[in-house]
Amino acid sequence: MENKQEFTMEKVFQPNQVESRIYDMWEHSGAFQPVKDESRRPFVIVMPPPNITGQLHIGHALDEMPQDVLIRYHRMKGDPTLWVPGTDHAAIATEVKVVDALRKEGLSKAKIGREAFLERTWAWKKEYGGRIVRQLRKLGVSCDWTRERFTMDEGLSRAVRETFVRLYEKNLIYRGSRLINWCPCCMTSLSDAEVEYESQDGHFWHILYPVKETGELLELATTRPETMLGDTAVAINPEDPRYAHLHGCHVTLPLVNKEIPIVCDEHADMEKGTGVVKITPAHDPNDFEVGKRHNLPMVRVFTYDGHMTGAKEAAENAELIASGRATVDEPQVLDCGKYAGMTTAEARKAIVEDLKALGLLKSVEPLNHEVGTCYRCHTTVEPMVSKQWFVKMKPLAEPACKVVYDGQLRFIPDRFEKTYLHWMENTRDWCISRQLWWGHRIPAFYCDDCGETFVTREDITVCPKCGRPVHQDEDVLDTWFSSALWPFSTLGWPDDTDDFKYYYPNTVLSCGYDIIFFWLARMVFSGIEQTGKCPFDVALMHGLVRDALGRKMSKSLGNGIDPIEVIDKYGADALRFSLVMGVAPGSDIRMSEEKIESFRNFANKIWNASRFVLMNLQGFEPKGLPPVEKLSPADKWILTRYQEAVRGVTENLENYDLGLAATKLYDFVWSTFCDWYIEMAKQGLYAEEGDVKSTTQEVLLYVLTGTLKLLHPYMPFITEEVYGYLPTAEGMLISAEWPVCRPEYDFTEAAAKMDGVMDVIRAVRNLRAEMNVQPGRKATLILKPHAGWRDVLIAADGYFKRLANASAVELIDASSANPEKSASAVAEPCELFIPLGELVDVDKELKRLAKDLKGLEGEIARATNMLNNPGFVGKAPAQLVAAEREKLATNQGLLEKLKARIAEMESLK
RNA sequence: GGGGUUAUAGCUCAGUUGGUUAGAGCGUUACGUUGACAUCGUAAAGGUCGAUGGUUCGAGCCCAUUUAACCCCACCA
Repeated sequence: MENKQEFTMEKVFQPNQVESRIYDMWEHSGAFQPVKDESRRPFVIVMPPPNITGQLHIGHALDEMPQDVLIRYHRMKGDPTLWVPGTDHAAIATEVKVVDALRKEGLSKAKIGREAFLERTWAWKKEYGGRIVRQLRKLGVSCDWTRERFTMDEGLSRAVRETFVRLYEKNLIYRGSRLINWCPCCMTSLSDAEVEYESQDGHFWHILYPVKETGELLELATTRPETMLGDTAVAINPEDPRYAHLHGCHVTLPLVNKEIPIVCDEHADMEKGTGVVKITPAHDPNDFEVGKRHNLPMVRVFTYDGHMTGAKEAAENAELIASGRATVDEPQVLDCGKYAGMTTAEARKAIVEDLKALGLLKSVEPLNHEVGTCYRCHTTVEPMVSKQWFVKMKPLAEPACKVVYDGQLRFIPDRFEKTYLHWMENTRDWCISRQLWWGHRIPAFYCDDCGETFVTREDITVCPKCGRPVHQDEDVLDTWFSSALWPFSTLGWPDDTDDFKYYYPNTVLSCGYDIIFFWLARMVFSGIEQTGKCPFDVALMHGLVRDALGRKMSKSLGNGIDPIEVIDKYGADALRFSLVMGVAPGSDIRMSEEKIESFRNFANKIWNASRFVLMNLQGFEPKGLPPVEKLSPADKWILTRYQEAVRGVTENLENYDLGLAATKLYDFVWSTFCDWYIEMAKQGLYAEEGDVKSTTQEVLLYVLTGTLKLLHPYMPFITEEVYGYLPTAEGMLISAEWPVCRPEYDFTEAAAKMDGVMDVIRAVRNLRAEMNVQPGRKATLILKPHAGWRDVLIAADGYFKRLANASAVELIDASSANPEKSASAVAEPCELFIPLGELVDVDKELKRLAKDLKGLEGEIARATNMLNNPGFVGKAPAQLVAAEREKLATNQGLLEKLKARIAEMESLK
């Protein structure tokens, strides 16, 4: 029975054999659910909801890591801790997938209709939406799955509707024909944030428009000649002397042979090109503004699927306008005649050819320019005038800026404040309607008869005004409209639920800097507007995962690292640690399998150190840390270093320096605990007196237990597994208390003495290696202690034997002669000698001593310079000066000793 | 056009408010199966901290200029 540990802990940690078991244990125990305590402020995070279309990729893993570390830390600290998980319906992304599936069956949206389409999409969601949620569990995320939400859940949909209605009632949502970004492939409008600009090689076409009044040819340039059919003016700058004579004149639009005015507008830049610009209000954002200023007609020439408009579209448009149902801002639609039905690319080619034939194409120059593309499919977006719903941003942006100015919302790292503010201060109205079916349908109803618009909390079927039937707006909302409400919609808002009251506002929001505009910014203004409170205190940003060469991971490059594969191979803990250790907040990280492998090795190191401790705890009954007087120098040293680690790691976690804390832990476990303390502890463990042994056992157990706790937020699986083997384990580690320090076990001075002993050990090892002493060969070690160190060295006898491979340790007086035929070195506590008989190579030894001498002299020179500098002595902190003085004195003493030793060796030559 | 980030060992990166002769992992070299771990151990080599100037008693860290790479934003027709 006592042998449980020895027989069950395997020699190598096998993560895949324990991870799912441990995860199930946690989840079923309810450990992920918060324990409410009204007297304490809870620690709350909502998880950025992954898309239901998603497969877990390494970016998700990075996304979850800081959150899980913080959540686990706060949970252990005793805070009521809530992490809300969920998924996003991802309007466009999901709809595209389902449309693709339909196409493979020879079906289409239009063929099956809205209702059947939605049914299919829900079925699709049911089948695939859970996939990513299951995959997330493999990472070890400790979120409260009982509170899992989906953006299209009934409650969240109600939150969306409530928000829409409130904003509409406050006149912060409006509908209108405005210039928007249109994706001809996804067949929907996009918000500004959804357009990604790509640098493309194009052309600058110089075209001539004949002036009606003077007969001259007016030269202008454009990158998009196909839009010229929709030109309704040509603009010149009012100040431009070159064209002063053309004020009030007209040009004949080539190909269309339509007369359009020359207008004066500051948009026309005299410095650029010829200073003449064609104006296409329906297909260019600038021109749209110019058109409004000059009351120009808008002429649309593109269809919504990227072709030139023809007779059919023009007729429909004419009918709409004639019916009186069109609003005043409805653009006209042109029948493009011979160009009708061409794609815009074909039309460009044809139009250029025709202009050339007419002699109206003056020249073509190559041009590299930024072209807007759809962030989902990367099709070139077409600016179009279209009737859409918009959120008025200015009134919402102001308070969202203020919370940052006031420090209510803090960004980590703080440079993202600038990014955020710049966007928030300049953002234009948000186009929120999407020509899709999958999503929250816009709760606007139009009367078929009187044309009135109603925006309502409950669906209506008849017009409240005239009693005639109404029809609902066909469009759905931007998917980000619902995720903007995530911090409170997940907690039950708009109802004033207990969860909402207690857990809102959240504490931290953690996400990648790439979705600051899409999501974070919109949560902030939505939260403030709907709840009156900034939705979280801290925005913790992380970067992107890149491959070993710094490239983005992508399917096409095939350079992705599949987290599931990596977890199976190396364990979730290794993956987790590789995503945080040494990573500065907000910076991109390069990921490689080798890196993960090195952390698998770290996990194994933890495993084996634990195994060693447990093997030596057979039949041992722990009673807690022994009284101070029983502790060995090594015990005091490790307890001191351990408590430093506790303080350091805790402070780092409080400051969100997760990468720093992880580095500290790595060093503490490997270098401090394993490399030094365990080796030193062997002496105590193999001691005859039971008291010495049990003291060592207590210290090992105490430090191991605390270390497992410190590591747990980063490496939850292995630490939980090991914890289960501890004789002192109570319950699960996930619910254990965060370690606290006990000042009576801080031994600064004793630890410093131990550092001295370690220096001597290092010096001996170095000596032996340099002198090529066989590692297996033990040698006598002769020490000549410096003042104050004698007792320390005597007490360290066993450490020298064990760690410096000494067969015997002799201490000699300062006045004694140095041992003959020996290799030697000086350290702070003593001079040390290893008699090697005839093996000593005097030349080699001298070379080595010379190297030591050089180092020591360099250090002395540095300190001397500093201390001779009146500025330093006068202005630096007294403590620092004193420390420097002491160090200098010590080193000068060492220098003397070393010089004497060198002289001695010289004489042997 | 505006803003930002990065530049530290062969490679990938730490370095928390300016204070010892700047660290780690991987890689390299030489040894090594000493009662947890070869997914390991010991030791070593390797850096004028991008450049220049400044502030300071003191700068990898602060300031200015500069070079290079990357990123974001922006209606340059």
